[in-house]
Amino acid sequence: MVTLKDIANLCNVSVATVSRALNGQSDVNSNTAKRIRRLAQEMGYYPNAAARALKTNRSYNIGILYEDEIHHEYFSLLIDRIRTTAEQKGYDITFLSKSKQTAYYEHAKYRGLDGVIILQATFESPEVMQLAGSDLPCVAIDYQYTCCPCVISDHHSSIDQLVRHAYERGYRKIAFVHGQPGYITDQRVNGFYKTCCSLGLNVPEGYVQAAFYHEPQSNAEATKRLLALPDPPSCILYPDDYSCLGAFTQLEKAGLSIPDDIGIIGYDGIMLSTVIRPRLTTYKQDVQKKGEMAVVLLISQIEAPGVRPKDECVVVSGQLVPGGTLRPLPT
Amino acid sequence: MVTLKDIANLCNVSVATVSRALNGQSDVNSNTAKRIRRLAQEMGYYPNAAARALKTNRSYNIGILYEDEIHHEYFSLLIDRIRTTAEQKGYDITFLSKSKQTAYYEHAKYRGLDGVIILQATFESPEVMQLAGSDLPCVAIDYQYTCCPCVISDHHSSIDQLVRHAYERGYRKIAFVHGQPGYITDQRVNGFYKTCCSLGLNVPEGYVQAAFYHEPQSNAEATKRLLALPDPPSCILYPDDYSCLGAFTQLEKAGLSIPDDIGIIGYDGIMLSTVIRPRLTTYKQDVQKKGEMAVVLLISQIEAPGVRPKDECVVVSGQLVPGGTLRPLPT
DNA sequence: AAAAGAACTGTAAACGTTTGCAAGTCCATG
DNA sequence: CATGGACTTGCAAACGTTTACAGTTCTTTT
Repeated sequence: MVTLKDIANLCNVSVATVSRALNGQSDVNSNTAKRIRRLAQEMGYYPNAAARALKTNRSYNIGILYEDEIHHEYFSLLIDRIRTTAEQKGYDITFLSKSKQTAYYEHAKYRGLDGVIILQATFESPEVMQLAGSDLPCVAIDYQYTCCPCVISDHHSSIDQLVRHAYERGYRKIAFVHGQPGYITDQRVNGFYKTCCSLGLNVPEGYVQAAFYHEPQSNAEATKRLLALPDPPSCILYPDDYSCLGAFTQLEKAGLSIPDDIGIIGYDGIMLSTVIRPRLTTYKQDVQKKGEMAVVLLISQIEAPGVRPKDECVVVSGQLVPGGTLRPLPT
Repeated sequence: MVTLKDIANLCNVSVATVSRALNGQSDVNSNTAKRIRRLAQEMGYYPNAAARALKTNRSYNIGILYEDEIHHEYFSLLIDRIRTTAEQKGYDITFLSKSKQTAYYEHAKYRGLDGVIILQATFESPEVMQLAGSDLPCVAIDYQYTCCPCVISDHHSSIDQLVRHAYERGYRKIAFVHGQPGYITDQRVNGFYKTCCSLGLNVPEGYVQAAFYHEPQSNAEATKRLLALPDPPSCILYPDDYSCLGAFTQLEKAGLSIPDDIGIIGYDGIMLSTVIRPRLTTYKQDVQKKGEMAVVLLISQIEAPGVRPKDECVVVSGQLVPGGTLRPLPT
């Protein structure tokens, strides 16, 4: 391994000078600097992250908290985006885990992480709250803490748009199947009721059904329950695109045709929604932006602590993607 | 931050003793050790990974090389499994990237990674080969280097099983759509020809078509080309489950019904294959095992260098999953 | 009772950086 | 020609560990 010392010896300068030259400090003669940099290059020098971190208390490494083992394309995309954005800014990504012995916070401290993005977790659990409320810079995605900034989707408005979209296309009996309770679900359910109300739509008992995210089976069952109602809906919103697969099979079994007998609406706008037939009407989240914003928010906290308010909340809007699972606009 | 020194002061012992006690070394009085450990616990001590890595040259951190931005459930699952297995063994996972400035190898060295799992990459590119051939412990997944161990699926035998499975169900005109060229594809195509040959099946010109992995569109086009042949196939194997979605729409457009007019076969056995109707006949890879083996192979290299041969190759078998996209066995 | 070993603990160097401080050289200013 | 500043460089300490070596005490062996 080539160290600063080796370069210093060959250049007949001190380690300090080499360090300064390689870090682009201005207070070193430009010729010397050039010579040092050239030699470093030739010798195949690269710094030692551990030594640097030890000395500076900065690791240029950020953690991702991701608890579940659900394999949602949305999360893959998000992680990927976070990774590439972070890399561009000179940071690496390490997964943050909670082993039996160490809590998240300790683990992050142990690794010397500069900050953590809380991507997917039981947000209200003690370990996660400890982390979010700690001195470590954090950013939450799709959950709102008072103690750290967050990036959230426009859950409220997106549902509003979807419901109105269905309404314009003549659907009046609109039902909503939601995922497991939590911040996101609450937002969406609220949005649903509010919009129905403002459109003068009645939401009969049983029109709001519980299922799980990313699980066609439970959504198929919710669909079954909806169809068994005395006055079944003519349009159903689902928690995500993938879950619509359960709806498709269930509706087919019931002999209902999409979109004439019943309209269905997904959420997320993952690739799947564009390749199934009919193409799914859905709401495409701007995953790219969410990932980028999370990184930006985190790094700005890391590099300029105190500049941003702890409760800053960036709302990232998505876009309604019309598909073939709703009737076209009446002419 | 609590350091060894702090504990040493409070316990009236030297830093060395504290270090030994906390590392469970035997040569420290058990009472002293107990006292030290208790106090360390109370004070909320956790070691400093950077300092430790600097001194020992071990980071307990392994890298994952993952170039593409394709979001395949298979890769999510694999990464997840690698992560959990590694964590169990006390290692963390960091993504390895290649920025403009540093190659993979340098990046890995810079971060002091103990080893790297090459998950998805342009295996033959100079940067990746440099890494694989270096002093750094590496394990490749689904590619065979001579310079580092690997974990691969039974691509050859799986295709054999699938073709025979179709054959038994009366299909005789079997075609194969494959993904982009490379190690995996080569293995599978070889397997296909070999099995057809041994079954006495003719493989007419055009029965082997090129498409891309995880891309319904190109697979739809390949399907179209197959159907336009003078003697079109009665059964088609696709590169993966997801790509079959393209086949479904294309076949529907052509007015062919599955599985009576035409049989189709996927690959991977991701969740999708179980929720589409008809349920897909496919080959389920043992992702769990692949992930685990990769970690095991890597860690054994890290912890006992030279014990395993550099060209060790673990083949992980999957399992054929019969579905409804092939006719049942003739009675 | 002396010698030898076992058990325990401390000293100090080392890992590769960064950085505050001081010192040196050189040039322009007065 | 003395003074002061700009520019460049080196010295040395520090970051938090681990570990070889040596020293001390205590027990066992002869």
